[in-house]
Amino acid sequence: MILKRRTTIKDVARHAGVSTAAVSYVLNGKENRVSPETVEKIREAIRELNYIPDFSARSLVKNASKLVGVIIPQTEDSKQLILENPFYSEMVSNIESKLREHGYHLILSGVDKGKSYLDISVQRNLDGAIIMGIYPEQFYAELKEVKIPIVLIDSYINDPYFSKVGIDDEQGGYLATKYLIDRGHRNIALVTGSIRKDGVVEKRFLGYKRALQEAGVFYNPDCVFEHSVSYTYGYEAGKAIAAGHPEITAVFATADMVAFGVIQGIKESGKDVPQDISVIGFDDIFLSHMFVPPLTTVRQDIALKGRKAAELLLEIIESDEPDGVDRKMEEIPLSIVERQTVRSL
Amino acid sequence: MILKRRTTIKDVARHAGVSTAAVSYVLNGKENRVSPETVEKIREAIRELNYIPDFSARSLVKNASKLVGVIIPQTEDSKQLILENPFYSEMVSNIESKLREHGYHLILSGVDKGKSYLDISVQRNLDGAIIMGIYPEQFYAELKEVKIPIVLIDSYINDPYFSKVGIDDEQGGYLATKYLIDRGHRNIALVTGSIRKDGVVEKRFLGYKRALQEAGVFYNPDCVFEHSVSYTYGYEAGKAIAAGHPEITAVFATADMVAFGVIQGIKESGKDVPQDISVIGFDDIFLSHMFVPPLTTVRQDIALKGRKAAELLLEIIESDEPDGVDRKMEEIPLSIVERQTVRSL
DNA sequence: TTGTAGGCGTTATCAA
DNA sequence: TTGATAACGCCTACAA
Repeated sequence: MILKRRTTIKDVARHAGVSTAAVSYVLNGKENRVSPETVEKIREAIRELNYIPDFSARSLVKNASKLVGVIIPQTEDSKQLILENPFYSEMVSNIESKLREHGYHLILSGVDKGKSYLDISVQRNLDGAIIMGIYPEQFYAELKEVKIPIVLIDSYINDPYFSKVGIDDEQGGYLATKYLIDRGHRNIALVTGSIRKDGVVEKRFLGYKRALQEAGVFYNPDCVFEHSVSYTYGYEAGKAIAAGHPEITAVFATADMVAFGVIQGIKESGKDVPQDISVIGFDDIFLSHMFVPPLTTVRQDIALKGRKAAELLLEIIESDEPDGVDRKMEEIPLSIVERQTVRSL
Repeated sequence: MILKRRTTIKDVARHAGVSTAAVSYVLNGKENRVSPETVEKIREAIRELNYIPDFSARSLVKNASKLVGVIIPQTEDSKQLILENPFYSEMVSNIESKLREHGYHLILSGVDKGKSYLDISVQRNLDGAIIMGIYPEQFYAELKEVKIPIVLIDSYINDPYFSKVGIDDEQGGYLATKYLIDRGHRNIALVTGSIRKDGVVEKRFLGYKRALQEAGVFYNPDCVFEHSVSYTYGYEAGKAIAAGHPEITAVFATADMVAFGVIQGIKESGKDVPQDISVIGFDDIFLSHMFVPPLTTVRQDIALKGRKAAELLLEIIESDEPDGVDRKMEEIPLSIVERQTVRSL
């Protein structure tokens, strides 16, 4: 591609008959350093030449790029983002609009296996980053090396160095399970992605066990179906439950997407939800209310989560706080939304 | 935030006892200009200092940023991306992985009302852009001003200047409608987003009419429910149809999300799908097969669409073709996937 | 109030 | 095979 030379600050200066410094001043809101008439001339020139500053150049000198990285997990197998999961896309969408509102752009990226979170941050001179669903053991030390403000979403990395937004997953797991128990269920299956140490899923699992214990129900490992956070796995588990576990009357799926699969699996095995088996999900993605039957689930405000993360990040970036000063932890409230997949026994 | 000074090419040069030029050579794969031992020394230094190049600086001198803009439509009302729509997120996800594979990063952005597509491109020195669902009248001229390679997805801007990837929407509309007609339906409603000149929706609408005409069925404007591409509108239309249009036996919804709403609306009006009313959708987003009942729809390979767009773009970027030379048009094939929302009369 | 000039990190030209 | 050095576009002391 042959590009015509871009319009630079020099062109503007020449056009307005002033120095580049003057132009730069008005560009950076320091018009008090320039006489009103000059300001006007410069504004005029900018308009006429349709001048747009080069952020790369700015990034170089100001050491700030107005760029924020958003890093989302990748599927286990492929190197593809799991943006298809509405849970993530809804967050990203909200992050983007909040950032744009403040003059920042968003780089959306996964991280290649073996590659470092650091790279993109240094390469692009990111002003900050939002990282979703990272486990403590992963890149932990490395992450602190990056030396840019980082907001962690849904992560149990317990370090005041990072700001965080998340939910009380343990409580969520507890709420869901208790909801089922309160409705007379005793044999409650858990269908879930892999339970990794200090991951959100582990917390929900812990909540599940706590509710069970509190109700005096024996915890039965055979009722735990653990594999991956996907519709497909939910489907398999649903079939397995419907076919091989007549004692189970309810299932707690740790994500709505999984719950959809579970329900489908149950139905295809000739049983009904909630008549034969009740199902409760987690997240309340926007699809959950349109599912048939509409899904009873633990609701978290996903959009708010995204917005909060962006706000927290902007706050750190724009305040010139010294490094590592008491970051914040924002907790999004949880609630049960009752729809039609759970019945009382 | 206080940042420690970054490691620069100078540090590496000093550490290796060579000039920055030498370092730059090995960085840019021109090691033939440097003696093998020197190359090794430099590699060593890079590793030891953990040096990562600054893309801003590169962008400045090379006039190439390794950055691609992906622009997706915003909802009418808010300034938020419609990334929640799985149709878009699935594409974005595929675009991202393809780009990353080639060393590019992706800036995801909407465009503020009144703002120009141009701005971000110039600001960030984008190497290219992928724009989804833009209408000809919008920013048409402006877009050509940008002077970077642009791939349009789902756009009927008919200008060889742009590369495009899309589908034959007219044919898709035709297929869907004919599918219903072939199964004995005559009174077929169309539920759709706003029919704008030369938008994908208009084409689908045209296909709908062609199929009708071909079958000798009178086109009845009262059967067209036109508003927005959303579950919510589908729901309303579904209710309206079930309640007020006993003659209608089938509906063609121009997007799966809309079809979901339609089905829900119909069901809540006490009618059944497909027993009372058949529904066919469009897109085959991954949710469609998990919907209950699984949705019969016009399938397009969304992931492929995203990948193709990225490939096309990379091709143009990396070939140093002169400006505006015959761009390509990639057409993703369409097919009907039969599931359980259409019955034969 | 204005302008000059050095420097941000990199690449590429040109001598050596 | 090497290494100075001048750009790239911008910002900001510092001087005028």
